Amino acid sequence: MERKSKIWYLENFNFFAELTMEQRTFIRQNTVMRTVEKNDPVYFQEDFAHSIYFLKEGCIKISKFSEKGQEFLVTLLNPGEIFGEASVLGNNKRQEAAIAEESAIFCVMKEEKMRELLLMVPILNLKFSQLLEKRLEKTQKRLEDLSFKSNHQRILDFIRELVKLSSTSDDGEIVIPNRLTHEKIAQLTSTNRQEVSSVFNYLKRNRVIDYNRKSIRVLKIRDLERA
Amino acid sequence: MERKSKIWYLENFNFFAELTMEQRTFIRQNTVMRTVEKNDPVYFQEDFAHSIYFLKEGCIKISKFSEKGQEFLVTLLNPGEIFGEASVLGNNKRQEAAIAEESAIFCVMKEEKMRELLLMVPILNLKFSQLLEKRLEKTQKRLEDLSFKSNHQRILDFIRELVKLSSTSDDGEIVIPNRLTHEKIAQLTSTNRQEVSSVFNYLKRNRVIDYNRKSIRVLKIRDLERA
DNA sequence: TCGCAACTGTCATTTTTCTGACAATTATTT
DNA sequence: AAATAATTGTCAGAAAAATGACAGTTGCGA
Repeated sequence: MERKSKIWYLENFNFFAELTMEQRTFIRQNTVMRTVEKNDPVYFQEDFAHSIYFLKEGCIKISKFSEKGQEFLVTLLNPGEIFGEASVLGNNKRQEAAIAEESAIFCVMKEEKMRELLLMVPILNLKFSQLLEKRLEKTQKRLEDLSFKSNHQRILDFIRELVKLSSTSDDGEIVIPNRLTHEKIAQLTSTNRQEVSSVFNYLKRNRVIDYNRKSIRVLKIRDLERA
Repeated sequence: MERKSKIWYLENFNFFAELTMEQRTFIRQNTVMRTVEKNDPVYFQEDFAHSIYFLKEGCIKISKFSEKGQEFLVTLLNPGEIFGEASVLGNNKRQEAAIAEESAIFCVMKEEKMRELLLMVPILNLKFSQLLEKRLEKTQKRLEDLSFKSNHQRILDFIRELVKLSSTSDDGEIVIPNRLTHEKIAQLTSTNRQEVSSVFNYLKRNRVIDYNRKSIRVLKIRDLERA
């Protein structure tokens, strides 16, 4: 993983775009940078919630565990994303766990400092609300899909989404690197690994995609879109 | 339905508590009151989104419709609740429909006025974020439950929640009036009316509850809690 | 009060989803 | 390079959920 300074990361964090020098200084003075190795926890469920986090590099997994110990994978976060924001809004216990899916670099800010900043910069507060609204919509969509679509369909949708997010050109062959395991895809779609496997092979048989453990190659994007 | 003045409603709206006179005046000057009859729409999916709404009396249903016309019941809103807030955050098309489940009274504010207000009163903006966070948590919970719990269990949970929300005393007999139909409960728990019916009868057979079409009577609250 | 529409109870059937098993393949560690 | 661990492919059986049918009940408006 590339190593850069805290300043560099903060300057390039989209959430903090368009702030004054003074505001940037406030942020610099009130954040610390931290790194975690793969599988290290950032926080656990039920922990006291003191801080908000800005992910710079790597991948953080947000999960909730039921009483029976079953894991619900909420999301996998990528650089530029924010987590632990509930603390800023008066939630003093973590409702979920944050664990490094891959080794990661992030900045940490105390919740009261973040609140101070939001009250100081109203436009940032609005941006913060926007962020929450986006998450709400995404969660809402997932809930609807779970209600109305079959396992098979949700897995197909997931693959489509993967392709949409990682392809630049519109046609020709698209290769998606760094594939998630079937197990992870199953968790993200609320299905099971066997069915994920079966959908992948269904697409392979129909020559819509080809894949190995490292990547997915989309052969016929049109066919995938209406599969 | 009791009829009161716009001022009366606004003064008693929790979201607007603790504002200055000046701010209250701003709100008064930038809201209009509206009433709708049962089954009237406030807005439809895909409509342009101009306004935010503050529900005063009655009940508003928030639903999303799939391409196939299937309805997903997001929530039933009660007095004191806010809806259509996505418009304030730059969403210019409604992602969902708002329809009067019962005849209702609400106040309407233009989205740009609401944004103006939020920028003017930072503490209100924070409250707004809090509201979104609460909804996110609720939706998240529903998603988890759908992933991990059986239909039977979710229906039981729903009944428990009903009881919890409408009972003041902790023991003795509790009566819950204005029962939802089995169909509505099925929609809210992502199950089907037959199974709702079956759970109700299961509880009735075990003398945990008794019910008719108007109310539910909880006979053994303890048994319900660990049913 | 009658009749209709909405709601409820129940069952049988079909469809979907879950689960365990096990072999085969690939990646990682020693 | 061998051993070990993780991942994938496939299947069969079990469990859960969805659906359609239909009779019975209740509430409401004409």
